[in-house]
Amino acid sequence: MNDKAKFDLKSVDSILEYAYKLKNTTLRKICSSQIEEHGYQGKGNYGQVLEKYYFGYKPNSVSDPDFKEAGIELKSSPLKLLQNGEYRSKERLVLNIINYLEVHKEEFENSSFWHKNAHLLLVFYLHEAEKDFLDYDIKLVDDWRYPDEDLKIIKRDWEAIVQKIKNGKAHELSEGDTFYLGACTKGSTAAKSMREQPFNNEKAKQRAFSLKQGYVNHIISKISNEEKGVYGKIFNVPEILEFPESIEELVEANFIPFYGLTLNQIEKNFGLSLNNNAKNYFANLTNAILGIELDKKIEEFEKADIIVKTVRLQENNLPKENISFPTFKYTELIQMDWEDSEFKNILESKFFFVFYQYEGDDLILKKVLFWNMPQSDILEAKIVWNRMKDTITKGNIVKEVTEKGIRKTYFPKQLENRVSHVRPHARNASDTYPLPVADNLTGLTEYTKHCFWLNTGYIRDEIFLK
DNA sequence: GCATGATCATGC
DNA sequence: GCATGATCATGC
Repeated sequence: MNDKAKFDLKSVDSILEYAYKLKNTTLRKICSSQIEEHGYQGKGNYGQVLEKYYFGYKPNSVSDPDFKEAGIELKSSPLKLLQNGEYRSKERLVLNIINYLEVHKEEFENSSFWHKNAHLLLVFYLHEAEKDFLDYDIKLVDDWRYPDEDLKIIKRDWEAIVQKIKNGKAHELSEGDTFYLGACTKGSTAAKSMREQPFNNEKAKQRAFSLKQGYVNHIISKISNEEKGVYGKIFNVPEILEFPESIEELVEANFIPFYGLTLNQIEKNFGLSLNNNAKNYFANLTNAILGIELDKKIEEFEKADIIVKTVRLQENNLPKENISFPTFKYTELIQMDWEDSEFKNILESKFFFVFYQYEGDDLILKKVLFWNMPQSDILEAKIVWNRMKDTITKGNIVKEVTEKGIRKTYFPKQLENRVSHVRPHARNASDTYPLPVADNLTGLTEYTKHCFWLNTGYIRDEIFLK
């Protein structure tokens, strides 16, 4: 079959019409004859097979979109299925590699990023671990252009990334630097994937522009028309984004008038009388200050994968509590590499901290700030993660059991690391996950759920006081 | 007093 | 039933 006869390379509509036929089928079903004809050997990834055997084109030069004449770039990406039956993106969407040596000469509008990725043709398939990728079900196919309000933020993200390169800090780039468009690592961590940067002799990890997982989720809900009215926007007037301040400053400006006020005073200001014991009490206050309806999620934060943490400081500036993250499964942790671990993913996120501080019995709003962890501190947290993986792999878990039945563990302690430690996070001691290796001392084959925590001292010194 | 371990409470 | 934010209990 002549590949070129399948669709008109110059026509977006024709390409789309052909692409839509992928929906509700699999690569194996829809292009088995081509795969056989080409003698497919099980090599290549999803995107490569899709390009070569379904669309039947040879890759263009790397700087042009895949369908050059139509100006549209093909991207395939995995979905995961939630417990509630909804689909979410399994990961970030990786776009073109950042060429450190060239990108600093570009403006956004004529940039290689925008030239290649302004118009995307997206193919979302359901990733199922037990299946060959040829058998993944294709769930969603559509094209994507960025709405103006998103594009304004993406342009700022692009500029922030490029500015960091201009400042000679390509080696300090982090996904947490930006909102929708990130600079994610790409390729191995080995020395061979280190790249030169133009304004510093230090080599930097190879990185690519990418759409944050949260932004991809937004795309998915848009193209599947499943967006429900659960989101409220901070920036209801897109014009505000023309202002010279950063997004961070624009968000922070909402909170500054309330610095120094007690919880009650802030509530009163908005005519609210909230339940102080409600689990979402602080989230409600944040929404009120940002002008968002109380029961809604903050659209911009969701799209940017921002982790919001409220911290209550004692009068000596030390947080009352450490900060917890979701529990990990022991069996999964030992199979992971640091590079694709959930903990690293979390630490590379952008955080929004809301600090309250006790003055006597009153809690007052102290300050808010966006923050992401410096690379050097992420490497310190990596030590904790590695130690955790090591103790579980060896079944070296319980050190002793006290008279009252409390188990002392070999897990990484707060005093052993400046950044992070591991502590229980469970309903009670019998709320457990299975262990891959039975504990040497007790023979236990499951253990109380634990998670990684950020140390209070670290929060005070490196986040609040910085 | 603080680090470590254990558990509670809310909301979906 | 479970995730998550919050808090309590133990022991040095």
